[in-house]
Amino acid sequence: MAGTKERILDASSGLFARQGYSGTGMNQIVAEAEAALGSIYHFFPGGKEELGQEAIRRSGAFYGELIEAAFAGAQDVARAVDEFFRGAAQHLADTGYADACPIATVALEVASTNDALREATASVFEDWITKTAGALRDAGITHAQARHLATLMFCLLEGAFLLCRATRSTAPLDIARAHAVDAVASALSGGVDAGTLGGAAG
Amino acid sequence: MAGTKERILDASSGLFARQGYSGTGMNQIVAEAEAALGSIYHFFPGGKEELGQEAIRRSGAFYGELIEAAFAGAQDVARAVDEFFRGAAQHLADTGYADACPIATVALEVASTNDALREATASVFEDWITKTAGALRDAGITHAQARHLATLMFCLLEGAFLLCRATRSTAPLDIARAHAVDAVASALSGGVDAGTLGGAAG
DNA sequence: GTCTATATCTCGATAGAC
DNA sequence: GTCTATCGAGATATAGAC
Repeated sequence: MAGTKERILDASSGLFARQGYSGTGMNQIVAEAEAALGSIYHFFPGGKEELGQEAIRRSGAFYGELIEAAFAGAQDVARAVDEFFRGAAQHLADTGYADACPIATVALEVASTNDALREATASVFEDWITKTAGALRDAGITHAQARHLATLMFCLLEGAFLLCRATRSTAPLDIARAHAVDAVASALSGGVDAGTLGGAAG
Repeated sequence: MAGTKERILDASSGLFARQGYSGTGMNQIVAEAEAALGSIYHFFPGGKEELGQEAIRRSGAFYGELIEAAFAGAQDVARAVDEFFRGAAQHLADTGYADACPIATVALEVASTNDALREATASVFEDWITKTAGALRDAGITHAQARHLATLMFCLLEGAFLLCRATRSTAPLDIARAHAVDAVASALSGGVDAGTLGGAAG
């Protein structure tokens, strides 16, 4: 059986992801975690903000492992990216367009209202990008280009998540996937990736 | 002088964009709008939800005009996309990473909690994509590819907005811009856009 | 460590004078 | 159409028994 602190963190992470930080109450968290209200303040003396920070970190670590696992078991990184996006789309549809990015909603909510939480979300995004860039480097892509491609991949993924959840369609994710896969594939083939051109039209 | 209803809508749109729907209270709205609490319920009998719907529609229409203006005054669409992304990055930095997409935060908050508001955000995204696709078609890109490219552009823009606001850097937006511009440019040059390949690696 | 009761505050919303 | 007073519910947080 899981400990009370873990149940609280699991419930918090899920509720924050689906309803946001402001939209989730402490009473709702303890109800879903099957814990007492006092237990939250026992484990998280800093209250909701401390719980929010830990939930963001936990969600970030969990999703970061997903990212690493996606690249660890794949023969080539382009295929890994393809399957990662396909899996995300499948999971999104399976959960009624509820489960996409575990921290995106909170990240936007707190970006201009709570700097401690904002920094927590920034650290998670940096970690995901660093992990992804590492996998791309392992596949032979240069350091700068790998970081570039990893950032591009999360722009595509996060933007597609937003459009998919709002419109209740996986079409944006399909489009984002194709573009992400192609960008990685063309970097692997040695060609200059379009993204490195910078202000091509300016 | 602006009417009370307009002041309430303007204040609501700005606060919802920066703090989210749940994070913004009616008292805060009337304070910023310099109106009386009763005036909100006079103009919006449906309460916060009706106000939220109208604020989303208003923000969507305003940003939609920005999109149309970006394409209307440009010689070529690739350059228009380039300047649009550059302008968004400049505005983001100028506002201390507060003003990005006017409805993204609310869209994620309500995607799984309030279907009426979710549909309002979906309509806005559809409108933006339709307007953008229209401009791309006017430049000679086929109907299907234009819709495809427009969706890609908003995946890139929205994802970059999220990463930029969280990390307080315009780097993701610069990367997203380069890829958006390149995708449009390669579609214009007649080549098959990478995005149309679908599951290239699958 | 867990639980309940409760304090304090703010929320969305309403009533009714003006 | 505007304003104030206020309602009931829910918010976060605390106290203290067990």
